[in-house]
Amino acid sequence: MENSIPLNLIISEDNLARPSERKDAAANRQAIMDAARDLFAIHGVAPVTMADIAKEAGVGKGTLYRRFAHKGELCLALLDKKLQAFQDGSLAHLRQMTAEHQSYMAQLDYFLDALVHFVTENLPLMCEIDNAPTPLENLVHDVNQPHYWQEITVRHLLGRAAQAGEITPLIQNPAGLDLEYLASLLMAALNARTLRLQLEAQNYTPERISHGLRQFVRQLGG
Amino acid sequence: MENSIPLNLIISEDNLARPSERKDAAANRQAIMDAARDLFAIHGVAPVTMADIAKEAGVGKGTLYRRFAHKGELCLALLDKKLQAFQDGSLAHLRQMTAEHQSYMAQLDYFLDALVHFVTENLPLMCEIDNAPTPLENLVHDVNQPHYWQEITVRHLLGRAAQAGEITPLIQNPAGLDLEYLASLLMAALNARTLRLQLEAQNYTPERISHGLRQFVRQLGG
DNA sequence: GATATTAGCGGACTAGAGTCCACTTGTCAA
DNA sequence: TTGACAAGTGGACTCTAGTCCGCTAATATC
Repeated sequence: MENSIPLNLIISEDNLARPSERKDAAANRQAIMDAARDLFAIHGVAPVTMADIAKEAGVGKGTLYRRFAHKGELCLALLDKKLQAFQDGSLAHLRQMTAEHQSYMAQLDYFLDALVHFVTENLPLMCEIDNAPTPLENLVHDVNQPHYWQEITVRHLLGRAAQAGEITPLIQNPAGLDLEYLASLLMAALNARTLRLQLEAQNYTPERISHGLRQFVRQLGG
Repeated sequence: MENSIPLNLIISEDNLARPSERKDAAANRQAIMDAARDLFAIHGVAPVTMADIAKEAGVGKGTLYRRFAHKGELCLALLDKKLQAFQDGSLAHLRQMTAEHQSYMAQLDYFLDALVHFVTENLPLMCEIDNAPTPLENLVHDVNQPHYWQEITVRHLLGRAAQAGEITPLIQNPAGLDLEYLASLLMAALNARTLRLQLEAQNYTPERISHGLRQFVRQLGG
């Protein structure tokens, strides 16, 4: 059976049909993103206010908020290319592993490691995306949210692993694993806030986190 | 070997030496907490502002903030008695289980279940405590934070389980478990925000969460 | 009871998020 | 080209969190 993860789950800001954005609007969008990137580079993400960004970009607050509903959305846009590249890269790698007949649990192992490092490397932006006043359901159901395809991918891999007999799901055995919940649990472990706590307050290294998490997942295979 | 969790890890607001609080100050503290409880009961936690609470309590904002640095602290105070009771109850239960020679993993199983239900039952307040602009290290190191004793307890149980040979720690075996990290992971799974997402956006029941998490932990003994 | 000390008080104030709306300007069809 | 009209703009405005500080009054001492 073939791995059926579609190639482009993300409908990125760039790919997304933005049917009619006027030239001036597009220019402002770019100016805003440039300004934000600059200010973030100088001062870090958290202390920069939306007003700062508007001022630096030379636009009014109204314009800023017309483009980006809040700081989280702006951060998501800034991360869009990287996120897209990460998704393409990791999905390609997973397909490659499937082609080489590597186990789905091995694929999960790879994906979790990649995810730990990606989130770690983009912690401040990812935290901001996380803190955004997103209506909650969006986080889980909005295709633009990184959370979305990541959880789907984890779910998918767990499902395949179960089909392949690498793990025992609940459906087959009352003592088996609840794969949906398991995916949700892994996403909680990879959440930017969680990772920030572990990295900054508990002084774990990304390697330790990745290793600990995967060690843990490895127990599931028995 | 005896279970050595101290009886009173929490230094609760009530127990905490508040050496010199004037009569009027104490009365105001009570008035504020009563007002908050009332308003939360009517409108829910999130939509009530600090100004609302001050007004309802008949005090100025300065007074409110003198007592409670932010909404999270106020919510923590409101939950203090329940939290204390929960802690006392669950630690007593764990001691009882130890006395009956039940395994430490069974104790962990019990504790996780109790925690899922406690957090679920107090979700709005717990979320508010969570969202508070706590300087991050505090969350992990401040004895007043629920997080603190909960993680310590989980850590303790895992440590005992390892000593008792119920699980294999990293120290004994390079393929073993990183118990510190594991405790941190379980806390992430029991985090109010995580639980809210699962309960409200993904429509899991508390029972499913508890079952899924414990099933998962059970694999570790495997 | 008078006085000194100092915790406590409350509301004006600052700062950031996000909204609104009167005005401007690109775009497109004629 | 031109005119109509939707899209876009900017900054004043509102709302909330949280701070500050001059005034008030409880308590401790004599």
